[in-house]
Amino acid sequence: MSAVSRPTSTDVARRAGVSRATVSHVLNGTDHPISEATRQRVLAAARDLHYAPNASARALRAGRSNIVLLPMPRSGSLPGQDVFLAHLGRELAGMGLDLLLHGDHTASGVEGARMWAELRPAAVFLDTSRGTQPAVALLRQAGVQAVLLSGVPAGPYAPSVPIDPSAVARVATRHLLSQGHRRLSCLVPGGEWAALAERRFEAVVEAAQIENALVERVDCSLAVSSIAPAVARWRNPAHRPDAVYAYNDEFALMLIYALREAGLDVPRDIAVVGSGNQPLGAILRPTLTTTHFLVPDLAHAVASSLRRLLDGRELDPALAAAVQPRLIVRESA
Amino acid sequence: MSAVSRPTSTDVARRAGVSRATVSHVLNGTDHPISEATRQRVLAAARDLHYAPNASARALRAGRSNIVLLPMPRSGSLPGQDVFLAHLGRELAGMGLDLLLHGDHTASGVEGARMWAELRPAAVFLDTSRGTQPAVALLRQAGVQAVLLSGVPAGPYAPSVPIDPSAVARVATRHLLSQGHRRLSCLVPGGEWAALAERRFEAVVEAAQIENALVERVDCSLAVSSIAPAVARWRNPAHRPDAVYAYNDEFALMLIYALREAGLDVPRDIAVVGSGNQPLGAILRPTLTTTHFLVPDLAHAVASSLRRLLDGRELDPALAAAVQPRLIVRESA
DNA sequence: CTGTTAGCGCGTTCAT
DNA sequence: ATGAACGCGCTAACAG
Repeated sequence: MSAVSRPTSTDVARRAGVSRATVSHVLNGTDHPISEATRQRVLAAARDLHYAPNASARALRAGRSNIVLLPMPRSGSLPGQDVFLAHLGRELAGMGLDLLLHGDHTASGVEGARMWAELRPAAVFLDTSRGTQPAVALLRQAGVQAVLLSGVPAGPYAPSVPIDPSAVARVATRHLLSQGHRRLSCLVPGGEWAALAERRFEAVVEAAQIENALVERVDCSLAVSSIAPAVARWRNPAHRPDAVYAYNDEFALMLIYALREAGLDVPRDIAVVGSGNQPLGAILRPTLTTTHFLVPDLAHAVASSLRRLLDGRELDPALAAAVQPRLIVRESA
Repeated sequence: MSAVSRPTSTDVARRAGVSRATVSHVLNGTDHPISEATRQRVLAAARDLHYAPNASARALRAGRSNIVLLPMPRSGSLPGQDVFLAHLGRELAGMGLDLLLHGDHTASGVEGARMWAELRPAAVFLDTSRGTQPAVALLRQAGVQAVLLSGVPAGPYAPSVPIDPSAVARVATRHLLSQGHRRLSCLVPGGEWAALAERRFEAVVEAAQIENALVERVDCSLAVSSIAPAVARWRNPAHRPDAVYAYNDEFALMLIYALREAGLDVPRDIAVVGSGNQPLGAILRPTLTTTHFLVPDLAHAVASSLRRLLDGRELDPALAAAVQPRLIVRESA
């Protein structure tokens, strides 16, 4: 009734009175003809023993597993990345692929690639910064069928998902410019936000230059006191920007709150745009104009692209749209 | 220079002029005595070829992989779960373990266990609801060394992390009671929040009963209009609760906003508590009293516990503290 | 047609 | 320091 240990195909074969080869044929539904009676006996034996084929043995034989490897980012994660992971895992599951989160400590470039190669994953999805050319080459040589890069600039040596976390800032800025605003300001939080904040600030400056708009930089943190000096300055109309890009929705809501406390009205005195489409932004008044990525769409497009790469096809065309940030115009700008 | 295909230990052996056995000894640092000269030749050969041992072959031989399998929840995830995943992955990485997110579609109980068993993971961390006794038994039989359950009630047949996502509601309610509030109200959002909201509501009712406090139930959604009737009713002091548990911080901030619009002051007229410790809660005035889990601590304790189970030890004692929700008292209650 | 034999894939480990 | 066998599933070739 109960096997002493993990049952193997040998156990199933013995119990069904057939050879291991027959067990394999039945369980994998190959085209090899097997009599219905035998089929049923094998199936019954497998069920009785709670047989589960050994994925390692299968992967060893096949030369590859059905694992999608995702080396985790070394430092703090990007906004929405956690949600992305959960979505990606679910999407891949529907395609018979498992998502392996590989939190590597040491690794970068080739160093990391060697570690990732050990798992002989079917596919690897990694950031452009670590997917250097030699790293990609090593993965390919190790038999990884699909190497998909994430981020810009995209290397020419591997397909990539050209997603740019600072693109939301560009779209937000364009919106502000289209509304006629020319005196802009940009919140640039430090600390855990510093890296992304710098990039978004640069994106704002770049977009503003096209219209010869100037951008005031406001370094800050997630505390009202950090933006108090700026807000105080802005009480004087002569020193006041037309609009502020607030880095993200949390900072935007904080800013709106601080402005109101200072007697300034949003959007009449100052327009404000955030990023991330946080639920609260749609609720508190003035409701928040924001830019964001459609994370579920993105996860779907990435999963689909990985599947297609494994099938020898090209990226999912839907990817192009999925990496575009969306603008949601509400009351604040 | 470049191998045609993924190099194996045979390739390394050939290049170094030794046997595969020697390669294995050198690369794994066994106690087997190897001359330094040979050691260096093997190491050099491995490096030159970019050799990465095949994890499948190793796992096959060893009978187990170094994978920690985490079957993903089918439906919408719990708050903070995404963050938990990212943390857990990083923690496990530091212990030489890989986190495999298995998004199973079909599976529950034994059905799922068979799928999970295929990977011969070193450990499985899964929700109590799916970690039924037969499922756990099957995993054990498949050679899984550590099966850790998550959630309450904890089965006696496997170690578990007794975390209860509704515990934050209990702690919040106790705080309100300790402040002398006896007429309570509880927001119960439907839709994607319904499942957890019901449990938190029950937790509030239970905690309130101890002090013979009554709890008004306010069904709602994440829109001001959904709580408008309740807020309107509360303008009459005779119908007004002393305090509200708002399900989470988003709902709490929305409620505070709606109350202010209605001319009610928080906390003077009504106290409000949320859950989740969202950054904005500490910023907007009145600042928000909240209850939450220390997710990073939890991830650390879980990872550490898994490691210990694999080493044949008991759970990390720190787990007990990590599953306790924390109360952060601010201005709103 | 139906089922079996044999050997591969790759790293580890015991006995020589 | 090495030959040989092992762990487990898959599949090409082969025998009734």
